[in-house]
Amino acid sequence: MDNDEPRPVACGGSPVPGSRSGQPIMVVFDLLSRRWAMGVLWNLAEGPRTFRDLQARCGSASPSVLNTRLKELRQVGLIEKVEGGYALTVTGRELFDRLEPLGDWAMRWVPTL
Amino acid sequence: MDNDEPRPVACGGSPVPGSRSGQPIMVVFDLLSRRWAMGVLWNLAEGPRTFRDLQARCGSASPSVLNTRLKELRQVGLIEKVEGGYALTVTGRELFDRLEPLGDWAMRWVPTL
DNA sequence: TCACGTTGCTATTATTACAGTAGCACTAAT
DNA sequence: ATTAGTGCTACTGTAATAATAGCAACGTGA
Repeated sequence: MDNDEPRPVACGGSPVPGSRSGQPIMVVFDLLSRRWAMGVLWNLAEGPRTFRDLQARCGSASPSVLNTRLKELRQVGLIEKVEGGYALTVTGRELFDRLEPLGDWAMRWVPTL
Repeated sequence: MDNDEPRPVACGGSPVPGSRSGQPIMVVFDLLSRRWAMGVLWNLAEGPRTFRDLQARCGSASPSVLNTRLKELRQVGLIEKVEGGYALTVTGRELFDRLEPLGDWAMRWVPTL
């Protein structure tokens, strides 16, 4: 089986000593570091997309993983189902806005690798 | 064994149809979505840190994973070894600067979960 | 000089996430 | 009635990570 129950986002626990106030950013990092999480947000930025469309854009991510990710992202309210597939919520777009600057930077940096 | 040879960052291949010019951001997402990659960058932002210090700040990440991540991040020139541990490179700081806005957003969003 | 702590790791096993592939139930059009 | 598209689920194998133990090198102080 392909455990597609979305596991909870890390929360609670003791504050990371030192780093700012510590916690919240780590919760976000935990969520975003799951495979294709950021890719999904990125690809939804231009508008709603169907499951299979997303799949194609995400390097042919396997449907089980993609589905798990979609469930997780819906559960935390970053994306939602709409007619015609999936779309960013208002909150999701807020997050995307903070992800977007990475795009320009990536275009300058990646070629130097 | 704990395969600690850093695997290559996804590169080359055909452009993702549609999404911007497609590729580079996905390479960055691939790199950043490895466990603790963003956490390491975040924790190095305030200055150099030792291996064990990083380990403690990254939720007690296992040394094998942390070491793998450090190798990978060094290989792509985002961090470097300095006296007293590891530190961001100039490029690494550029990336961090684009990650930082997530911190403020996280502090507002995470409590709503 | 010899314990003693600290640092940067390596090694090992067990668990979990993910990739890859096949295929099913549903809808709508032909 | 067949066909094509969609949103998935199921299954198997592989790769990544967690968890833990421990070692070699260095510095400090007694």
